[in-house]
Amino acid sequence: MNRKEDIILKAARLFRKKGFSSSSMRDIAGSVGIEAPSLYNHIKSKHEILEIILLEIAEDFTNGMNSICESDKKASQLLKEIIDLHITLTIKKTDQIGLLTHEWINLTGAAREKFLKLRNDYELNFKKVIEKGMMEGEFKKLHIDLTLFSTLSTLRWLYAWYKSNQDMDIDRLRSDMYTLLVDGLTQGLD
Amino acid sequence: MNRKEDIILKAARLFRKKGFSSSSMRDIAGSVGIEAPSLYNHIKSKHEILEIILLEIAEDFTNGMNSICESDKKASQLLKEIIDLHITLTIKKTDQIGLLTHEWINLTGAAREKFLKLRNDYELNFKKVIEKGMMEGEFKKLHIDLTLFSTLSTLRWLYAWYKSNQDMDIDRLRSDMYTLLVDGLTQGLD
DNA sequence: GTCTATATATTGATAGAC
DNA sequence: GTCTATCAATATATAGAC
Repeated sequence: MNRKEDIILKAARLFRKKGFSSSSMRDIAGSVGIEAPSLYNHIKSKHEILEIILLEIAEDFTNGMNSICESDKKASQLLKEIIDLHITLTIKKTDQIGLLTHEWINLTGAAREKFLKLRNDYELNFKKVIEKGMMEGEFKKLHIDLTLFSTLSTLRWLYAWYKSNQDMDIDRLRSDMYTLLVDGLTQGLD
Repeated sequence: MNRKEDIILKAARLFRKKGFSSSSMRDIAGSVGIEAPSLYNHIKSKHEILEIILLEIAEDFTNGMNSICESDKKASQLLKEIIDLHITLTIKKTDQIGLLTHEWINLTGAAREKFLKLRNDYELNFKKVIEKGMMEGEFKKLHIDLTLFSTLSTLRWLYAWYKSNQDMDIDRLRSDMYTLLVDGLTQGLD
């Protein structure tokens, strides 16, 4: 790992813990083990660090979602694969995901637009899966946006839960998430 | 509404939109319609504003939860009443609730401790309801903390959804939330 | 209770020596 | 590539006139 990657990683941890605006360049430099001005040999600005972190993880989600949507499996299976995607990325990039939900408000200009477009595309694809399940009679017919929002909330907050439960068996986690997020939609249908 | 209440309200909206650290005293004063130094005739500091907002809404939740837990209804009914509590407070105090999940990281000292104790007590009471449901055979036996976390995630993010869907019929909202959060736990039991 | 003027600290970022 | 020294902007907060 080179210095730039280390800066990005240490900054992500700091941003998650104290927030982007409350973390100073001196804080970041300190946790890397150098002085603040030295950071500028590797990155252009504090905002650029946030942009790199958020766009990378947003693209991870978009790429994963696109792979899933290529197939024509039934909706409950697609939903399970989306859950798997969130679990996998949560484990691999816990700090970065912790910034996804809130720190994007600190993005400006083109980076902000790009991030919001990636997020919106992701949500649209997710929505299509839920609509498909409801249309084909596999899911209960609920308010689509509310169902999307409810499912996404749990998946997005998985990182917070995972932080303090890193010892949990991943297969058990996956299985329980299926029950919580899929069975509620599929079981008890008339 | 007196000036102090107005300051708190305008600050809550600003903090939700831009974050606590990115909102300056000048910003707050501007949205109230006065100059920054005039704020200090009504509040002690910027941190005090955040403390007032967060402790008030945290106590709203604690009081509501305590009322619910006094009765000895079955767990699914208690869970529905907790959902009602979240819906009611979300509608009444959308901005303040938007700060609950993240901006508490800006609290320090005694206020931070008090807030975290209120939040922890709330979660413990919530957990007891879920445990009760699982013990009495009404809920599926899943990982208790994961179930708590999943349910709370949806309830905590309701405010974000509500912001852009204020026209939705509240009875429909309530009914769909029951289906999403309660039926998944109760239906399909062997 | 509100204002203008200002104190003091901290911020992101740059210049230039090594 | 890292450092020390420093700049310009902005932050929270206070003093004191009205």
